[in-house]
Amino acid sequence: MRTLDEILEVETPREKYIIMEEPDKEVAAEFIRKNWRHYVILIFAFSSVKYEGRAASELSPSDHIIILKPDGTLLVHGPEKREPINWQPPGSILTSFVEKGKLVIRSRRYKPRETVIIVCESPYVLLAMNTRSGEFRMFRSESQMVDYVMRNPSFIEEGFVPVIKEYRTRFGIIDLFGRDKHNNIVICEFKRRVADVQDVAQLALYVDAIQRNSNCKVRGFLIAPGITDMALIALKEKNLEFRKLNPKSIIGGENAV
Amino acid sequence: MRTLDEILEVETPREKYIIMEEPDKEVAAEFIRKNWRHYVILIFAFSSVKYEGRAASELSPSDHIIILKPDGTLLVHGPEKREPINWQPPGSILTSFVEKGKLVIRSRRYKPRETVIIVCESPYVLLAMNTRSGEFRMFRSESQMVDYVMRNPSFIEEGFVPVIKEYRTRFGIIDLFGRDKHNNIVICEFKRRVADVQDVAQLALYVDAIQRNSNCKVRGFLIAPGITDMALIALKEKNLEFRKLNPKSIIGGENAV
DNA sequence: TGCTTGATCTCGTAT
DNA sequence: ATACGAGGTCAAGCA
Repeated sequence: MRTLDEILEVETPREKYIIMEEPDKEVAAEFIRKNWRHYVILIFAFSSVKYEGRAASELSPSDHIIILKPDGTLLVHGPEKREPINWQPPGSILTSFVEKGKLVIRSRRYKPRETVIIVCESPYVLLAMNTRSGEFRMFRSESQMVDYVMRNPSFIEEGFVPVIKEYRTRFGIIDLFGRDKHNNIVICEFKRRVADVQDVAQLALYVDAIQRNSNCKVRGFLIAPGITDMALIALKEKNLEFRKLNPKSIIGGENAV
Repeated sequence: MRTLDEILEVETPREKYIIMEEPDKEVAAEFIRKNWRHYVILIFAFSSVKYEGRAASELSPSDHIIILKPDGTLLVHGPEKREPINWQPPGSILTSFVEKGKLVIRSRRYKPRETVIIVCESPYVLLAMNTRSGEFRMFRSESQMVDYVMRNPSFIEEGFVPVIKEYRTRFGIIDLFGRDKHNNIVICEFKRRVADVQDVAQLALYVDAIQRNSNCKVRGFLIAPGITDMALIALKEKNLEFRKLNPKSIIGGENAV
């Protein structure tokens, strides 16, 4: 059920952006409550943060950049690093109020139940931005590597025949499943980055599991732009094989989808 | 009111924040060049982004929130999601200039060589923030789970004796290495979240590797707050064992670092 | 909804 | 510098 206020907000023409310098806390709290679904809101404030959920954390009072998105995302950024210090993912529910003279921003989510509480002593700036999202395209994914090998099976070795992509087993999903020229089973695991020991472990698990249910010989290939030393040791101990493939080198002519 | 020259000549941050609405592009470019090492700078602009590096991407012109940090971090956020659409990690080098009447922000890094180029047609707002970072504390990590089992070895089973934490092997690091009451080797792998098939694969690799170099029986335990179905199947096939431990349930009395 | 896996993963730490 | 493993990983795709 929408209140009259909520209806009015939606109908009201929206500014491209709204700036409040040193905003009154009551005004800021009301603005956040009424508008967080419509604007991306940035708050630059001296603030402290407490988080309680899968883990728990405390951030002592300092200058932080707080971003609230219409989808429920909350970010608390400091002056360093790509990662936010604290955050809440999309779907979280926001509220804001004044308590003991301080501006409080609280975000809650369920499954898992998690709460972030931000207490602002002095909000320096509040900036609300009316944004629309653009179109985004990415290239050079792992699936493009699989497509390349599907079209160029001899990359694995002469006589290799791809059979099925993303073959689902009880143990997990095999990137590419096929046969070699002697009709042995071939399992291919692709990585777009340098392969590590974890990737070898994953391939070994698949090979062992398939081998247990089959009389054929089962061979495992790891296809990646490189492999770490430890991973190479583990690979050889497990009698698995490696093929070097750089996603950068297969961009020619790959633009489908 | 400070003059433009005064603003541009700032070497170290003096103002808590500086706001420019609809800034002139030449002024914005010069401000960014001169001040990105001193302020966290937010730019709200109609802009397009191209990225070229480990992968490649294109973001069509739209409204974006661009954040530049003194450590070289660059973030391009849209109105949704916790993750930036494009980014550059700390250590990247920034520059800015006007080209063909548009404000260009370019970030470069080496190892790997990666470039992000942002072209702003109309910068709505530029906000420079003078921030200092606070102290941050986190609780309930995986290592606290290991500590708990070290102090309560019977949690694994009667007669279990922990021997060494973070035992380094050629294949990787074993969280906890010990012996059972029959002097069999025991390998423990901890996860603070629900364990999946990858975690079983990792444990299986360690157990197989140690078994190959030993005459003792080698047992493997996975300790986590839960385990997925596929992981449980793989676990049983590999004759490994599971112990349920929730990091939340061991916080009582655990505050020593 | 839950599960599985990729990611320009990022980030800390130890060798 | 490299490598390994954790992460409140997040987010997409599919049963």
